[in-house]
Amino acid sequence: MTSSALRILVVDDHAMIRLGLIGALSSEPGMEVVGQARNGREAIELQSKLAPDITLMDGILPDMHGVDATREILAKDPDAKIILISINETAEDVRRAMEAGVRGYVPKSCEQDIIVRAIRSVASGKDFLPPELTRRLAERNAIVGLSNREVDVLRLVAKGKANKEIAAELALSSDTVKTHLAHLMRKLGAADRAHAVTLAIEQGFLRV
Amino acid sequence: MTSSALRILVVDDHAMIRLGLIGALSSEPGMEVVGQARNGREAIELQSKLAPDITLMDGILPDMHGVDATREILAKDPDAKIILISINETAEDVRRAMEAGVRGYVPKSCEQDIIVRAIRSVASGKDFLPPELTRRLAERNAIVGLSNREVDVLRLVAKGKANKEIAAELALSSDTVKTHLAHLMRKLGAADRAHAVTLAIEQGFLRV
DNA sequence: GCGGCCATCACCCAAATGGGCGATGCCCCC
DNA sequence: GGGGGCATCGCCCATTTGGGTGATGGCCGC
Repeated sequence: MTSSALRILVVDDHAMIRLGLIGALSSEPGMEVVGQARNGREAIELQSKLAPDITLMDGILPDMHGVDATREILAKDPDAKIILISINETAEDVRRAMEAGVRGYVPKSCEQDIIVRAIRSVASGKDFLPPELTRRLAERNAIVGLSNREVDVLRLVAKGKANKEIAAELALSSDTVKTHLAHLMRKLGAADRAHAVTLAIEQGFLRV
Repeated sequence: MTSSALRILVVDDHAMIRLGLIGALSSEPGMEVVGQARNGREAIELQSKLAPDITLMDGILPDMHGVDATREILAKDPDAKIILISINETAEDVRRAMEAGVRGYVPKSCEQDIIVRAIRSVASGKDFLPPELTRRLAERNAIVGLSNREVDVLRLVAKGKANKEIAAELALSSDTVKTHLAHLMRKLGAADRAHAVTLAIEQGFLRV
């Protein structure tokens, strides 16, 4: 199996990044880009059509989030090896990606050789996370960790809803909403709801 | 002057994008990438050292914003022709870039030929803005337009400051802060300060 | 089975928020 | 010179927010 080249699918909506990736990998022996997708739907199609050894997936696609595309692909093909290439490096994003079943996580800012190493690593069955990310992930998870309900509330806060409205929308008492809000603000270290929104967006709890 | 190739400086912290750009331009006759910078400082240095015909500048650099790097470069060399390549396509970002003196604005999501066209256009002295951007710019500017003071207030609101604190920090009465806040919320169509933060980040008034 | 976290609700209360209305002065544009 | 936007400040007042404390029940892990 080591005799044939690694067949790679590249998923990114930015033509330039696809070009850059292909360029970076073309000079690498034993790697071959067999397909390109520019959105989640194409990625899912090509994944099952081509059955690549490795899929390089952008975090943000026009039609869906890279993490969601990953989930769909893995639902059909649990052995797919997907490496997420993301601009976003917040602990929360990494956590979500790992949870979705990504085998590797590479920041977009990295040099080519990191990607190549990630591909080799994942192809050989080992997960690949840059050490700083693993560290930060551990730190972050120790510090924060919003519960599902807290994120629900936060999302509506970001939309400008008052506690009463949030209560109605989530079918809760507004006292409960207040409790969740108090908890999540304490966790985030936010002074008020506006600050909570800023911090949540910064740290990846809310999609911008 | 049309006989010699266009000398191009590429500024981006992402190795992959630099590669992609170089790849895209290398196949183009009459264009030559003469330098690469991976941050604002390098860009400013290389700009004065190389005096390229065109500079392709990323919007977000590790040490400074691409728009600020543009300002510094144009302060030294007002004839520099800078094309901003940005992920961010909010009207406000485009507005700020144009204000800084950028000659072209290209979204990162575009295809290669757009960049090539932008380069040719700017090299020949014509500004280059994708038509949809121009349109949206006009729309947006007609609808919103926060004043400087309003943005000042909003920035502090995003940091979780209370009106009283904002008043102290900006040396205002807190009644004035409230007025600014009321105005900017009305302009943004925000229900409360938290919503204002969300909308402002979405629309590019606040840097995330 | 005990401790811990989550989710739910409740009550109290001081403080902050947001809306409305009015006012002044400045500056720019037509 | 009048209209419009900006920036500044003031006051009133209903509503909301946020902090504290306490309580119940469920679920998980050790």
